[in-house]
Amino acid sequence: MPVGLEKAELDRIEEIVAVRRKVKRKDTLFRSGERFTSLYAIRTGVFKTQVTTEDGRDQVTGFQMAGEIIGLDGIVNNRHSCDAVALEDAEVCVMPFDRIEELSREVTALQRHVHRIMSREIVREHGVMLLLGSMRAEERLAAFLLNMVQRLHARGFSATELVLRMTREEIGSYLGLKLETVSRTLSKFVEEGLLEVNQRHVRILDEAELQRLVNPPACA
Amino acid sequence: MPVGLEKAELDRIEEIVAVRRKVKRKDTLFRSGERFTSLYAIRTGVFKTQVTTEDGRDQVTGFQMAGEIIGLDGIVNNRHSCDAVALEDAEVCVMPFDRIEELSREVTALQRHVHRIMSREIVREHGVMLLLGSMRAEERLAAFLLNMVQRLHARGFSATELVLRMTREEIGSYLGLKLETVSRTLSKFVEEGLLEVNQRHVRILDEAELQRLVNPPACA
DNA sequence: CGCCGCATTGACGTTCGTCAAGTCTAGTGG
DNA sequence: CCACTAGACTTGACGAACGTCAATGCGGCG
Repeated sequence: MPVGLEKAELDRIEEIVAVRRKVKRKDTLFRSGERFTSLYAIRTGVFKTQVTTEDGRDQVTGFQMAGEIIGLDGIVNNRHSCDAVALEDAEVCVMPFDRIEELSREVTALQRHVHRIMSREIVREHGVMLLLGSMRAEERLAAFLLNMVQRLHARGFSATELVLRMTREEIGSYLGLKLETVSRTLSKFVEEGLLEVNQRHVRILDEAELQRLVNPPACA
Repeated sequence: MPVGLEKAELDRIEEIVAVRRKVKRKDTLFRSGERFTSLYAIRTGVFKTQVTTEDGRDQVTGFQMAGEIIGLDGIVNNRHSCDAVALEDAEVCVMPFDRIEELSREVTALQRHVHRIMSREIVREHGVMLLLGSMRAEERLAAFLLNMVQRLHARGFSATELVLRMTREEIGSYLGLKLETVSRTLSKFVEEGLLEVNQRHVRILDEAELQRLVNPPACA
């Protein structure tokens, strides 16, 4: 997680990361309204984060996997403003935020790291806003699949195959679509020979075409 | 901008904030791809930030006004990933980010402040994702108007009147709607007696009803 | 005074949501 | 081990919401 630095510093960082917590499938790591104390680094498993309105609608704001950090939303008000739910049995490192702040005052590499993580999340969300605000269903789903497979590939998994840990409804919530639209669009991709889909198992057959869907060639 | 602390510290913070920059209407404060060096605190004027795809579509990711900080997107990669455009003549404080990091190692209040600003932006974007992903046009526009007037009110302006600094197209881009839909929805609100609209001048007549639009009473 | 960018409005089309029926799979208990 | 069930998924028919295209109006600035 942190970058190359000295031994004494490394020890102190490892101390922060010492506490582990297991979260079973469908359990929450934290919920909106709960007191914020720590950030969590995912060791294993996949999570979704979601925000909910008073009238019960909710929006999945992201899917997080090993190596990613969740809980940043809680810093502003010392309360979490979204739920984090495990999509499969998972384990996280509990990193007390006051310890992080304390140590990042001394270790500039850690300070930079924290800033970059938060900035990365802001940039990621810009991308989601672009997706939700100006893409059609096919484009959204293609972007989603490519993003997932790319992140999995970076973790040593296949570059063409993936197992979705979330339901069609959760994908739909993330992409601003109804589950039927997700299902139909997947079926369409299969018909067109872009994918093989077997329940939650997806194999990408034509990555180039999916990529073209996301970013149509500039028509100029 | 910073919170209550000591004199020597305050001096050093003011040093960071010393450099000003004027930006004329339609000019950019920074553009996607430019090297990131500084955060900017808006002193006067309103900005929009937007991301652009290779094929030319773009998405307004936010409107920022006095007291708000822009440029956080640049921290991850030392390059900006969005454009910041002044919607009217504006002035900002240029705050070199390495100076901010340096000083926030010594002044814990500043460190906390920086963290909270970034976290607040993440939470704000969650709200936008909710809006884009699960609200209908009327709800989006009502939410937008209430948000704008509330922020203006917090700055000493009217709680019921506002002047939009952006075009219908820019509002539409932010809300994931076409400009015609924005225009039509505004007209509908006028017909229903919720608003008075005169070009970019808007007066809110029935805030309660707008609020109900955003958050329909739990039907339980 | 005239132009140009912005806004409004109407008619029509497309995309996606809604509702409903039916299938498949995994997990459970007999 | 197998039948049963519940949750997840698929597919179709239909409709609503929003986008598209086009015509027109309005206001500010040179």
